[in-house]
Amino acid sequence: MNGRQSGRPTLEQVAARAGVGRGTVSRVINGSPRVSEQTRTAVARAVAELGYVPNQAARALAGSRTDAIALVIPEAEARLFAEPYFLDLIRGVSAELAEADKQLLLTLVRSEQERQRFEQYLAAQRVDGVLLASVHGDDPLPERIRELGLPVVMNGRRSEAEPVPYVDSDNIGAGRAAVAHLVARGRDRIATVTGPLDMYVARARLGGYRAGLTEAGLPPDEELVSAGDFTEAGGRRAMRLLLDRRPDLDAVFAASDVMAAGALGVLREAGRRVPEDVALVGVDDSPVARLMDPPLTSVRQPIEEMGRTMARMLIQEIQKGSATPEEPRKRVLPTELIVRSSC
Amino acid sequence: MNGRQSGRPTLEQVAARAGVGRGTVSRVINGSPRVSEQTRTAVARAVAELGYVPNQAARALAGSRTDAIALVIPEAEARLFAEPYFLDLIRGVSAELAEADKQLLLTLVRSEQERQRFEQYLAAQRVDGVLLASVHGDDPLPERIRELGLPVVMNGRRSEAEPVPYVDSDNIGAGRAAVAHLVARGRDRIATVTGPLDMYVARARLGGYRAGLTEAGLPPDEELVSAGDFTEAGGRRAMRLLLDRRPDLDAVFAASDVMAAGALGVLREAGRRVPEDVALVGVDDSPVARLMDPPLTSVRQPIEEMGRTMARMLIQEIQKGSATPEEPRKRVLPTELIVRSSC
DNA sequence: GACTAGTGTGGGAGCGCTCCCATCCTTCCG
DNA sequence: CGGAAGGATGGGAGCGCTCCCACACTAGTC
Repeated sequence: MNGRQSGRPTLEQVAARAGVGRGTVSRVINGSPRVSEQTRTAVARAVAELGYVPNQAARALAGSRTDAIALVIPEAEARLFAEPYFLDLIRGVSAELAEADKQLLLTLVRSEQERQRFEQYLAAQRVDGVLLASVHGDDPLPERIRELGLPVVMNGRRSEAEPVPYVDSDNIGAGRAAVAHLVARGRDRIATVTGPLDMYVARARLGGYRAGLTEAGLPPDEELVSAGDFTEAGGRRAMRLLLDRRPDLDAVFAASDVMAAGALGVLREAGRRVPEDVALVGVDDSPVARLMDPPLTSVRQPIEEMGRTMARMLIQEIQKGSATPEEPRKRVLPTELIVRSSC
Repeated sequence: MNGRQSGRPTLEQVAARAGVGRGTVSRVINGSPRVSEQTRTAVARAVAELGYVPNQAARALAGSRTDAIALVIPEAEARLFAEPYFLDLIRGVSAELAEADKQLLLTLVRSEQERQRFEQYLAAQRVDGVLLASVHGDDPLPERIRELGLPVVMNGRRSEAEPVPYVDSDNIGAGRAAVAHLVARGRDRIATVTGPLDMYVARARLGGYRAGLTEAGLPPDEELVSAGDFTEAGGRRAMRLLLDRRPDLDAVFAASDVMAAGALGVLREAGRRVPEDVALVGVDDSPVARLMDPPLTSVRQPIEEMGRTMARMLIQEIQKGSATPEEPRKRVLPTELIVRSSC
C-alpha cells in the first residue's frame, strides 16, 4: 500500500528491500540450498512485509512450466456414469495436486469441436500434463497428447493391452467377487446385465462374471447375458429380455448400480421378490445403492484413490522430464464387495 | 518439424514467414479491425502452415489477463449436497466458459490451510475472476477476493441481503410450491424437515414452507418443523422426531431428496404408507428421487442454468474492468415442481 | 498544391520471472 | 604464504507476447 507503487510487488522490489540481488531472492523463493542462512532470513522478511507472491505468468514464461495439469472428462460420460463417480475422481485428483501445489484445470469435452480446441490449449502450453477420464476404445487423444510432448495418465484403459500409463480398478475381480458371492448364497442361474461392450470396463466386468461362473463350476449360458448401456432405461430393457429368455433365473449381476435399479423395477413389476426370488448385485456402491429398497449389494471401486494415484503418477512423469523412457506404468486397484440385503 | 527449429513457433516466426511485422501478426491473432484483408489472409496462412498457437504464459504476462477463472467448491459441501449438484453446476459453468474461450480452474477447498493457499493463487494472478459455490453465512472469502481486485460471483447467497453478486434459485418459491401441491392433494398436517438453519438456503426453503401454509390458511405449528442437515441420517432423525411429536401428520416437505429418502425409510419402519398415509416431497430432483420407491415428487432447481448464468455474469464483470460500479447484480432462477407418485 | 485526416504497418519497450555466467570472498592445502 | 577450489551473490539475457508510438501512405479538403 505504498502510495504510487500500485499493483503487486515484484521480485525486484523484494530484492531492493532486502538489500540483495534479484537472483538471490529467486533462489530463496525456490528453495535453492546455495543461500546463506542470514540472507535467507532477510529475504523472507522482505517477502512477508511486502506480501510478495510470485507472478505465475512470468514464472511460466521464464521457466516453461505451469504447475497446472488438465483433467479431461468427456461430457457424455459425465451424464452416464453413476453420478458421484467423477466428483469422487476429481476429489482424489484435487487432493493430491493440492499437496504438490499444483493447479487443476478441468475440461469437460462436449463435442468434436471442443476437443480440437482442447488440443489448442495444450499447444498453448497451459499445462504440464494431462489426466484423461473414461477414454473410449478408439480414442486417439492419448496419442495426440503424447505427440505434443505432454505426459498423460488415463483413468481406465481402452483395451487389455493399453500402452499409455493408466490407473484402473479391478473390474474382472469385481465380476468374480459378485458371482462368487451369489454362488455362496446358493444361486446357480445367475444372469448379468452388462455395460456397452465397446467399453473395456464393460467387457472386463463381463469377463469377471464368466470367470466367476467357471470357477464355481457353473456352465456359461449366453441366454443369461444381456447388454445394457449403464443407464436405468438400459438396465430395464436388458432385464426384461433376460426375464423373457430365462424366467427361471435366480440372480442378476448388473454392471452398475443404476442399471441394477432399473432391473429391480422390472423384477418388481414381474412379481419377483428381491432377494427371495432373485438376488441382485450392482457395481459402484453409489448412494443409489444405499438408498434402494432393499439396499443393494454392490462392488465398490476406490474412485477417490484412483484419482489420487493418477495425479501422483502424472506428477512423477512430469518431474522425470521424459528422461528415463521406462515401462509405461499401469496400476490396477482392488475392488471390494459391499454386502447389503439385496442378496 | 523443421530440423533445428525445435519447440513451438513464435509470433516472430509467423511474422517472418508472412513477411510482416510482429505487431501485425498480433493484430490478426487478436482480431483487430485495423488490418487489410490481404495481410490478414497472408498471416492466417503462415499461422496455419506453422501450426502456430500463442503461448498463454507470454500473453498473460504481457497483457495481464489469463483467460481463466476459478470455481471454488468447499469440499465439505461437495460431500453433503445431493450428489450431482456440483457436477451439474460445473457442467453449466464449463459450457459457458468454453463458449467464451476461457479456462476453468477447479479448486476444492478442504481446510483452512488450503483456503489460504487459494488466496495465494489469486494473488499470483492466475485467474481473472472467481466463482464461489455454497458460501456459508459467515464466510469472509468473497470480501477478501474483492480486496484483491478480482470480480466474484457466488452460487447462492449468505443472507437475504447479499451484497456480492450472486445467482440463486428461488428457494422460497420451492417451499411454497411444495406446500401448495400438498394442500391441493388435501393434506393439512404438513410437516417439514429443514436443512441446517445456519445456511440461507435452508432458511429460505423453510420460509417458503411457512408462506405456503399461510397462503393456504393453515396455522403454523412449530411442532411440525424439524431440523435436518441435508444428510440421510439427519433426515431420519428429524423424521423420527416429527413422528414422535405429531403422529397425526399427513405430509412431509423435506428440504432435500436425500433427507426425503431418510424420512421415507423411517415412515416405512413406522408402518406408514407413502403416499396413502403420508405424502412426501423433496428438493433437488436428483437421480435418487427418480429411483426411489415410490418415485419422489421433488422441486427441481435449474442447476446447470445457474452455472451458466454465473459464468456469464462473471465474464461480463471481467470485461467491464471494474469501471462502471453499477449495482451488484443478483439473479434468482425459478424452480419447478416435478410431480411423481410420492404424493 | 499544400494541408489535414485518416489507415495500415513496423518495431521498441516492457511484463516479472528463471537461468546462468561472472565476480567476489572464504577457506583450505602444499 | 601463494594459489586452487568452492560457496554466495549480482545482474545480464532472454522467455513470447501486448501496447503503443512513430512512420509511411492514401485520400480527401479548401
